[in-house]
Amino acid sequence: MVDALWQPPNVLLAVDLVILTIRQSRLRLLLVERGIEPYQGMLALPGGFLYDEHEPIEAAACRELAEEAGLDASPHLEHLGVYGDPGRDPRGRVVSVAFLAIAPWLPEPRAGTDAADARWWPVEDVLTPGVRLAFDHSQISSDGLERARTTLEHTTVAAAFCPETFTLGELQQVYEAVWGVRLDPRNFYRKVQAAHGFVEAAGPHRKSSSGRPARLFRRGPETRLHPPMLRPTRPGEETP
Amino acid sequence: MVDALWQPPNVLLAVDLVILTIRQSRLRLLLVERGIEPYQGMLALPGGFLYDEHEPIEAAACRELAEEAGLDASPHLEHLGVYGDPGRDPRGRVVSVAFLAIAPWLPEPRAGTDAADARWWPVEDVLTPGVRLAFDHSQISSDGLERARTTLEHTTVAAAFCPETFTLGELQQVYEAVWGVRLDPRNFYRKVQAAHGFVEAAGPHRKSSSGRPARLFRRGPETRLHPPMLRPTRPGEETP
DNA sequence: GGAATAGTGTCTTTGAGACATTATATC
DNA sequence: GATATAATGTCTCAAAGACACTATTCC
Repeated sequence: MVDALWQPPNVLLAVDLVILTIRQSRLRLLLVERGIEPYQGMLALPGGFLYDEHEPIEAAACRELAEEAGLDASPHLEHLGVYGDPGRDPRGRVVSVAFLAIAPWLPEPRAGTDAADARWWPVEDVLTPGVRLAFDHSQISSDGLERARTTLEHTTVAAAFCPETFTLGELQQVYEAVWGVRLDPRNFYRKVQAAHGFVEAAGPHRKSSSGRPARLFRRGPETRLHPPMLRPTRPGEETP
Repeated sequence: MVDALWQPPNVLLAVDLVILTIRQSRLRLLLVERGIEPYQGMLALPGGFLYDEHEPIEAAACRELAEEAGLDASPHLEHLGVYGDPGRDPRGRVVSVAFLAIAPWLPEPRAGTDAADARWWPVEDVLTPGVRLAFDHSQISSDGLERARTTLEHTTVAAAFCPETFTLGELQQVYEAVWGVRLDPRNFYRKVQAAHGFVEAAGPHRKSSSGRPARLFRRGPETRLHPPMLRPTRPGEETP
């Protein structure tokens, strides 16, 4: 299989980012409209090639996060997977490392270098069988969404969707938006309190509209949840 | 950041395999002794470069599995992560895609092209702070072991460590070897039976040494476990 | 019979889900 | 007052862990 003349092939390395946030109680995904070929005019994930031979992969992801989402302080950046099928990019053999970013309120994205336009899309509008994204980005986005859903079960990143201080009702909206379900506020309240180090009290109270004012909380010291916050209908994952 | 003359850098793509099996009730990892520079003479994970520009990454992993472990029928091959820090390989910018393979009894590995020797090492002998592997393979191996531990909780791959038919005692040894704990046979028995589609009865009975003969089972149709088989001391993951 | 392993049953605790009830704000 | 949301409590069920007990083999 290997002889003295054989040389391993070169590939191009790219990073793609699944960046999720919540606006108007809906889970939203950042997509750019591609300004250049290939797939010009189609929606795609923010991303790009490694800048040079010495740039770490995570650094490239942070750079793209800043360039295309205008987000400097990297919030939560999680390795998602590798997408390297030959033929996924007509420019040659491009292997993409995908990352998942979860962020609270974000500024309106500005169009990046290769992007004609960048917008927050509700995931239910864009991750449906009818909508096609550039490259294999529909697959990457679906994988990122699924990863976010399980990450919310076992880690405290849900609070990363929220501002500095938040109410448990707001935190519940995060879970409801990402999981796409309705939760019982009473059980949710109890479970969050039972999870050690998830949230801690902050300031007295506060409230916007009607109803009793809610306590304010901030992120706790823990990063993993004990016990986990499991999604409902867990056993129904089968497809009989 | 990008001008008309800029070109993305080329990188070399490699695959590395964390291949686990169980022999003599101990969890073992396949390591090769490197026959060429860099890191000549040190222990390393099986792996190698992409063969050509058109080889899919998973195909390269299967090829290395066959070449270096002598294993043709790919058992369970799971994407583990990407390791691409600049400087991890003195030959240049090498980005490695790591896979986790879990296999039942395997033939004695034969030395591969770049490998002077290949052996099954007990993980507790080789994944300790005192032992150094080539490249960042200690890190990759640790990540693979941790992945295997959580995979056993939620999927039925533990049966992939076992031969065609097996007893629940043998299956329990798999869990004990991978998790590094002792389990209660009675509770284990009940939980495996309760997990729908994990195992199904096969043949009448059988037994080797002393004691009552055990029933034989084979792998069931399910691939995910409902409910999961959670490790003990789960809440003790904290380090206070 | 003794030792060893296989298989079954029982009890207790813990956490999840359903849902009643009280508390505090706006209108 | 009505209404809406916040916070707490109660009940039931499912699953995990501890462990007693019976069953079947080899010695």
